[in-house]
Amino acid sequence: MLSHSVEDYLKAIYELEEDFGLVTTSLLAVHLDVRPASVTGMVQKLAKARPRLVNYERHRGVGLTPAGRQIALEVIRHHRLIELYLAQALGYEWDRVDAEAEKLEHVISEEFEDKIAALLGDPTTDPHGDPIPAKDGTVAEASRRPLTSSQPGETVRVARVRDDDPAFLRYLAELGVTLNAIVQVADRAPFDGPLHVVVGARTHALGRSVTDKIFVEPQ
Amino acid sequence: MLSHSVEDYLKAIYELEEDFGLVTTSLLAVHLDVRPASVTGMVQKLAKARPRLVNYERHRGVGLTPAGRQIALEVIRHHRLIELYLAQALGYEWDRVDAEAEKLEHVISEEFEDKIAALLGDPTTDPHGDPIPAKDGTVAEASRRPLTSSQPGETVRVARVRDDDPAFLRYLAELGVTLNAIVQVADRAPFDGPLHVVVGARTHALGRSVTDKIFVEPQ
DNA sequence: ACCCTAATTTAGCCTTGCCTAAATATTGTC
DNA sequence: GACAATATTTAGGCAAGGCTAAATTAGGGT
Repeated sequence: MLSHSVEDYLKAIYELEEDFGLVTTSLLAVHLDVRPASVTGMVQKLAKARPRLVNYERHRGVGLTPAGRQIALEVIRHHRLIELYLAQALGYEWDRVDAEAEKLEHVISEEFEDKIAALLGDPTTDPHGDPIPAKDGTVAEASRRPLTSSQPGETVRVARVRDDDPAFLRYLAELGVTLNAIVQVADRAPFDGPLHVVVGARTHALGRSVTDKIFVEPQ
Repeated sequence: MLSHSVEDYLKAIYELEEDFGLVTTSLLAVHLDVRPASVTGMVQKLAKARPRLVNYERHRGVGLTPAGRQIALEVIRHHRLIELYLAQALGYEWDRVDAEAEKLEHVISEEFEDKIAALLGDPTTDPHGDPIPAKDGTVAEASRRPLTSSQPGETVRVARVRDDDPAFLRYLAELGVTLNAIVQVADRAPFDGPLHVVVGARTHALGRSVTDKIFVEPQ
């Protein structure tokens, strides 16, 4: 049994690798809300573990080994299944599921995992559009096309929102920018100016930091 | 936020107080599967906490203060609600719910608690017949009449089974001795000999250590 | 009343995972 | 190519909550 802390590190390394490519000490520190010195300590421990869980090169960064990736995927499967279960079975709002799943993911048994997966019909996507890894470790490809890159005139479908901040998620929900919402790009101001999008009958101006976190599929 | 460990101690003290009256160091140690020396250390810490969580007298034992009792009841409410939820919503067998609830009880939010309580219709009894404390801290009286004390000829209803061991619970289930089962006491051998009980069409001989853990209501 | 046994407590140590402060490495700029 | 700014690592500590071994206390039996 691995500690919650180890599971959190492996999960974070997986997700940061996905989102940013290279995983540095400081990136992990920000993400896990600990000091960089603590990250160095833990990362060295993970690299010394048998089987080795991460590949670590001093002053450069860290990446998962196959063994580390497998554990990360199990934790992420737990997390995303739980998020979906909370939303579907218990009526949670999409901005509340992450915090609860964060705690539950480390303690549920395989039986619990299997039972909620079966009840949900072996789902492949969580309430934020992130893919749910299968038990065999396969993961569907997620959209990597930020709304930021959409051109005026395009119509797209919101496929994924890559942020856990409840305030941010509530803000989006209020605008009608929810999972699978259809959005029309009306206009883009130059120099990273706001993107104007039409959602239903309303038009909103979205800043760059917002559109960077919304991933879409062409419609 | 209290540590899982502190919550476990308070819960155990509450339950042992209920079941045995006086709570000694060694009783707690057995129950929590730690060494007596560790119990002494933690109990002293709980007694020094502000607000004080336990009353502790060296070499005599411990008991909960009102503040400690309140926390214990919250943890127990979590535990028993979760047990019932696992059984009713996820189809767990009654011998599997305890282990899972043991881990979940420490991490669920109040929102989770409220949502499953509402879904279950604000239940008052868990799958083993233990009362579920209400949010205001009130607890229904549980049966304190062990099957051991029933006389030949009596017909009783199984109201509560006070053991978490999965093997024991599966054994009882196999005999048909489940919650609310109707049982007839046929015969009692002298000198703590086995009690013969009729359940449905079958008769079983139950040893003292078994009948001590089954609590009944007159039928 | 005393002594022996069993229970309890104390003392001292270990591991985990975090922290701060100081040292060191890397990198971008001139 | 040197140096300043930034990132990372090392060193040393701390709190929690276990453990073992040794000391102490309580209580029952004679």
